[in-house]
Amino acid sequence: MKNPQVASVLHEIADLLELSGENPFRIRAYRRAAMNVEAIPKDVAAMGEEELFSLPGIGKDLAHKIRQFVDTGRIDIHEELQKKIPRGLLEILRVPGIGPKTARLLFDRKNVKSLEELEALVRSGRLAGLPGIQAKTEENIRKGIGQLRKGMERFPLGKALPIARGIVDLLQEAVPRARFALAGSIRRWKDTVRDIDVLAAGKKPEAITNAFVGLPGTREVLERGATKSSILTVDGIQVDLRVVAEDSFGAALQYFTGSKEHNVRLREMASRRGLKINEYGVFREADGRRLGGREEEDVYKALGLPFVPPELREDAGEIEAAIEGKLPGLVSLADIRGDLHVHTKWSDGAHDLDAVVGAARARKYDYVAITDHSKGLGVARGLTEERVRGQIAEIDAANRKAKGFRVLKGIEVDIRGDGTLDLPDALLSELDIVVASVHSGFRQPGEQLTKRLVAAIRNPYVSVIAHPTGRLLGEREAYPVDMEAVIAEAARHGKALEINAYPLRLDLSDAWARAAKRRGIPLAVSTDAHILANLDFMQYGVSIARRGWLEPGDVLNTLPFPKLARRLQAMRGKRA
DNA sequence: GCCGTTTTCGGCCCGACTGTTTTCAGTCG
Repeated sequence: MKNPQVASVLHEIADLLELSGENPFRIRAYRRAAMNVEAIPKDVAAMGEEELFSLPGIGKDLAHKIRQFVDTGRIDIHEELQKKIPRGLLEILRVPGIGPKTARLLFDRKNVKSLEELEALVRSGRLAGLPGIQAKTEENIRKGIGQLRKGMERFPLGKALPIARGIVDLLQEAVPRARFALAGSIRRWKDTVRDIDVLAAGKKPEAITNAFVGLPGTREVLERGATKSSILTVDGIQVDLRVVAEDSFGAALQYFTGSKEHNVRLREMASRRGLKINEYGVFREADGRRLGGREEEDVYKALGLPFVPPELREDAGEIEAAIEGKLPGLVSLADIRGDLHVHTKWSDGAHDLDAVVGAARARKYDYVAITDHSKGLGVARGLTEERVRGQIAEIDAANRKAKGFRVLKGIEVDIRGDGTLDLPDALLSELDIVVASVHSGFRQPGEQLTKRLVAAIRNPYVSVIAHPTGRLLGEREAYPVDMEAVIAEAARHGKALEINAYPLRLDLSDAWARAAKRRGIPLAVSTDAHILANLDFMQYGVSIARRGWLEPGDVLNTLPFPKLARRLQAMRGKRA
């Protein structure tokens, strides 16, 4: 898959053009092309110029350039620009508060060619005095460098969302009559977020702003205006607040939920129809008359579109689908009938079977699959054959007394370094569900990892591949496994892939989940819970499913128990 | 550089805040 490399060189060309003071629309064309290349699941290296040309935002010229990059590893204009502009300026562009104009100014006037040189200049206090740069700006640049050095952190949704909800609760308490909502990437349930966006509307905007900048846990107030303020929390997360009038709440919510790309598309559509959309409402261009904006639906309605769920707003085909009336009926938390990946005390879980069953029933589930680790995972007290049989007996007993609820006998069997499974087929055949996963040998070459997963899928008793790519957000990249091959193999054998709902995993990702759906593969949305509270991670798994365009029919654990049992049975014995 | 339900040329989304200005440029989302 060459897409990330292609996208990154296109982005770099855009940066370099910006530093050259080029036509902003030409720059935007490169950025849009880069984002489109990133978003499509198909490998651009396998596409001819014709097919590339058919992609949105990619014309004849860019199709040719992409082709050149795939074939030769270089693009002419990229080389030329690099000759003119030192690479270090790209780094300087990453400093918050420094844009292309400032970067260029620093280069032209002070010959700054790297972040180090900029830092030295700031330390010596010789920046102030340049046109448009005084003490304040110099200080902001100093801070910006610090921020960049610290790493422009993205936070896992699982960390940001609880903080965000806490902030909204505090604000609501402080100004009870105002209306608050989360917006931005958190509302779209993106797996990681850079900041927290809060929208507010009320009769006393000043009271809202005051409450906001006075929130406990504020490290610094970054910005404070009549309608827009920003703080940095002690957790290091930036929180942006926008305050609007009550009758603009819907338009503002739409606007600040984004994504930026989604909104740009909508506003382009609007202008073609003689309308203008901004955070205050929908307006008729001709006479400035306001057509709506109190509710979010007003915005879509004005364009003749159905409401688009926030999770889909990425300009990844949702606008076309909305126009054609083909938006998916997304799966929701209420559709989930059970959890198919849960641990108990038998291995490294914290609770015994009864407690897990009680917690699953409390969440109105119809079933839960007990999937403890197998013996290969010694650190997790993985189950030997003998102990699996002991657990089977315990589950049989539990099912005899449970009314209207089923406990599935399962295992999370380890896929060993050579692709064999950690327990014999004869034993696996006695279980209701077999979840297979990789817990070792992450450093193996991609080919070997792919082979292991493919071998596991081919085992007749394996039902689901758990956390298929092994990523840990902010800690570990996905292993270099060929997911397209894994998806193809799962499709061939009718096996399911997991969307692991554990907030640091969220694995499969939304993009891979969508690719799997396209191949007709069932997805299991599972929490991998080790303590009871983890069962509530299901909301994160469902959000990935929704961002992957999944409908209830695509998700294995929306099935009622009898159908699920039949489905799991049908997966067996499909040897190639 | 892309694109067309007013266009194959002439547009291309829109507004807030900061810091430096005296009316605005730069940056950001």
